[in-house]
Amino acid sequence: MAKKYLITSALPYINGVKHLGNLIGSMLPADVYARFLRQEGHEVLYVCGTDEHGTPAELAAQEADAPIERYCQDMHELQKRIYEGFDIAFDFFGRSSSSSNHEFTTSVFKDLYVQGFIEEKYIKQYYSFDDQRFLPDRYVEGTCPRCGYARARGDQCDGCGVLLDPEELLNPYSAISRSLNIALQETKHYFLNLPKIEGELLVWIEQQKNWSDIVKGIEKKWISEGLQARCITRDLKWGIRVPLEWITDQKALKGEGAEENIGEKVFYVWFDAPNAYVSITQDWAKTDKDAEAWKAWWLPKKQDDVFYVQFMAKDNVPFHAVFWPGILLGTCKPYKMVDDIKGFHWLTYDKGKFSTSLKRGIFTDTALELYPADYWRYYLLANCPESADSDFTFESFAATVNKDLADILGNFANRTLVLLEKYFDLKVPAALSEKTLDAGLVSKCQSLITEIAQALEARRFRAAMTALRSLWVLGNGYITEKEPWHVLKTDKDGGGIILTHCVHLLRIFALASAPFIPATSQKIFGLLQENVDRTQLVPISKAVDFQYFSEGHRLQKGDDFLFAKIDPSVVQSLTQLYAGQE
RNA sequence: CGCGGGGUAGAGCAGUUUGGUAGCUCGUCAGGCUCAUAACCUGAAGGUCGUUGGUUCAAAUCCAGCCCCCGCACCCA
Repeated sequence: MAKKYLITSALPYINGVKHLGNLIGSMLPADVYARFLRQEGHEVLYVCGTDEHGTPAELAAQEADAPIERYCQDMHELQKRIYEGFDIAFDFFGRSSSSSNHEFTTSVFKDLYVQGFIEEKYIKQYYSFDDQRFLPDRYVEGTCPRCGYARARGDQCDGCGVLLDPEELLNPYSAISRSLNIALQETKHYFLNLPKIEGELLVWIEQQKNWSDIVKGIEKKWISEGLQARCITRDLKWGIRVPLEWITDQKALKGEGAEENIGEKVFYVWFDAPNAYVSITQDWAKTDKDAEAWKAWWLPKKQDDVFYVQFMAKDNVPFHAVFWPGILLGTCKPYKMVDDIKGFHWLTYDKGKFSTSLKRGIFTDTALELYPADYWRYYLLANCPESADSDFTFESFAATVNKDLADILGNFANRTLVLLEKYFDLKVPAALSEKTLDAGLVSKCQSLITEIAQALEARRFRAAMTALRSLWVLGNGYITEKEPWHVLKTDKDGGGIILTHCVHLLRIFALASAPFIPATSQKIFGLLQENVDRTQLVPISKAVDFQYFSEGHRLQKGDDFLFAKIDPSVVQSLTQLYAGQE
């Protein structure tokens, strides 16, 4: 039964090229899930985009000596191209800075305001005169009042570990310019009154049955510590403007008098970023004929009309499990709420952290320059940090690529085609009948295919990869056991039947592999001389068919192997090259 | 008592939701095959599932306590 599936992956932040952990922590599994569901015939919408607001973006633009708009535009294009390189099949890859997000986020705010979930508070923040900006806590540094450490940050001291407020620091200075010319200023901000929504939010959370342990654990932590009002505005220029005139009007209506002049304010990036899932869908709809098409996804007649899954790394879970649902509930509009949150752990790099500043680790642009996308896709999915952190090393990368892709899948394709070329001029030797069909092979095949489909349905990626690999192994097992090279010498028909099974296995492999390694899947279809468009793939659940090809169907043998092996010497040099400085 | 994650064969991991003969990859050893990218396939050795106690006919899995390891500066998910 076809169903609508809405899929989002956490929006990658704009300030630079992302690393492999970012990819496997959200976009790649989301892509596999989306591809699988499309293949099964479901209606799927997968949207993502760049998260472009906030101080780090502004600083990165400054660093790049570019106007912020320009910088974001360029970085957006760059990231978009990279994800295309990885064959991430978004329906739309948008931007949180789009005009539609300005409109949508503003409307969400207005709804929250009208429903009474917005409150005002005065808070003190350091203003840096030389930087001409307010400083987020972690950009204020100074001497720790407890241990005397001279470079303590505004939120925590690295010297003794104590948690701090910026105003506690002695001799505070701007971490951006090192300027001491900073001062605490009291400014008014708007807060989301989460305690007021808590009751309704808890009821909703209680209903969530799909969430994994890590997601539930993180959610419980936030709930049990008690929700507090969270600030949703900042004193910055780059971002979505808070509609102060509108607020003034609202107050006038209630006879509260005009809003005082509190200067320009924008929404805090955590408030506008998730809203972009909706606005990006609106932008997607505008590329289509029907600009209202987004409503079928975000304002369905019944919540059950759409199944919504979010993909993200664990640090993003609180925002998706608690805050954004709170925001949506607070609007009192029937927005589609998330059904499952798939949270990933970290991918570490050679036992440590990926680090931009130390040039440590593999970043997505470099990865594509080194090896084809499918190498990365396969490795990352097979080792994805699904239940614990997972470590990337070139050694294990090379081992996985060489073994699973080259020795098992690539090798099977090659041995099949070599024999077919030698004995049958690359034509399918015979159509299989009930009599000639190997029932044992069919049933083993079917059970693994079922396993893959069920694992994907349940969004269990490692399990899916294990089953996929077992399926490939089945091919080599079959051909080894049947020894067609031996049979062919005395019984050409019998050998032909064996090879026909192998050809069909290749087609099944191509179908089953399609969500994971789409380019390779296409390559195999090329060998089989099947022009299968991505959107017309036979569902994985229906992939087992050993009577698909008729006798005489001509195949093609590529010039290259499906996968080239990675040499151990390369492993060493790559490991050194990306180990980072210092 | 800060927060979170983890402790399962030599290494890296799955299995824990829904208790029921402990599984995968690499490595080691033996065998088969020689169509194939010095590839493939089969078999074996190797584990008191961190530890103590509890619940149960039955615990890697549920409960309680304890021990050990990792992350929590910038960057960054």
